[in-house]
Amino acid sequence: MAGKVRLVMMFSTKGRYALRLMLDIAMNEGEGPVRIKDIGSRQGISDKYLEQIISILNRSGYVRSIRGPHGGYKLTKSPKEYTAGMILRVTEGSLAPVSCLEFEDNTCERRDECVTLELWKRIDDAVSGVVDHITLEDMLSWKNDKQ
Amino acid sequence: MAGKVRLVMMFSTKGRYALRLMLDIAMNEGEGPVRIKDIGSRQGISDKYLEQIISILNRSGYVRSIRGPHGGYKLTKSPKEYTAGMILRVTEGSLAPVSCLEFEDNTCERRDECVTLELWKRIDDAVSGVVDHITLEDMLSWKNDKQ
DNA sequence: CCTTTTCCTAGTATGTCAATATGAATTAAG
DNA sequence: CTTAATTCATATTGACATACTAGGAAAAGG
Repeated sequence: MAGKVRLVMMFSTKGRYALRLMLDIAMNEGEGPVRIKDIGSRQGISDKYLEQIISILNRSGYVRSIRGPHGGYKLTKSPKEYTAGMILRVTEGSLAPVSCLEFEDNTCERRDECVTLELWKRIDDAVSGVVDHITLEDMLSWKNDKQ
Repeated sequence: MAGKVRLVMMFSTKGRYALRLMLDIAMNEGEGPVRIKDIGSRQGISDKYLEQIISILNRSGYVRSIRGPHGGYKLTKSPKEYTAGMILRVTEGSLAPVSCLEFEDNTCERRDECVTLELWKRIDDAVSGVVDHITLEDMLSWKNDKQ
């Protein structure tokens, strides 16, 4: 599965699949909820794995589930109300480039003298600046531009 | 070793230690080469692990080694000639947030229809914009600002 | 030589990732 | 009320990477 030259990847499949999954629902809902099975086959991702990922989105209130036959998932908001950052953060856990930027992590005793911390902060800000200003709607429009 | 809440960390110890190591040499050379042993004790990092990391920097020509007694390492350039990106890239391998942005990776058959690719590109550009414009000298000046 | 350093390679414990597997709970349709 | 289709929950697994540790070889100064 892993590519030949596996390097540092900032985002795991969880976050990447979560984005594709949300975009897939956005594009395919309308007549009713979207089934995991259909998302999986359209996106070429294992259904069972998608189930685990969408359960995170479900618990976070980003999608609403309907069980039973003709069930599936619907977005709870319109695509322009989701940023990429929201989706990535809830699935990946955090986007911080190093752990000392995590929520109140003051465990590092070198924190005060740490020169590199400023660098990590700037990287973190740069990434946040991108993902927090791009919505699912934006991404859908990129799709349309291609066609 | 791993913190209690281990989350997605963009940078591994290799890249982070490499930066601290380069900064340490920059601050302590002058009278002569800087020994791994001293860097390790100042930075609180295993000497043996540092050896492996500095060998990457050595092979890349970023430091020059002097063997034998009174040996150690010296920078080959002045601190302002190294960007954080140079150090991180050579040790981490790549800073791309997803593998499809790697050097000529066209293996993904969904590349053309991939909506999320544009997002990864923008993140990549944002990160590069930071790390490629911050030099070791900049980081040293942050250090001085603190004191 | 002897000591101090870098250099090289191999091994290892741990954890994470990316699934797979199994089945329970819920609900619509007949 | 049964059946089928869906989501929901949890456990397990193989592969791989990370972050070291270990042992010694090579070079060089005194």
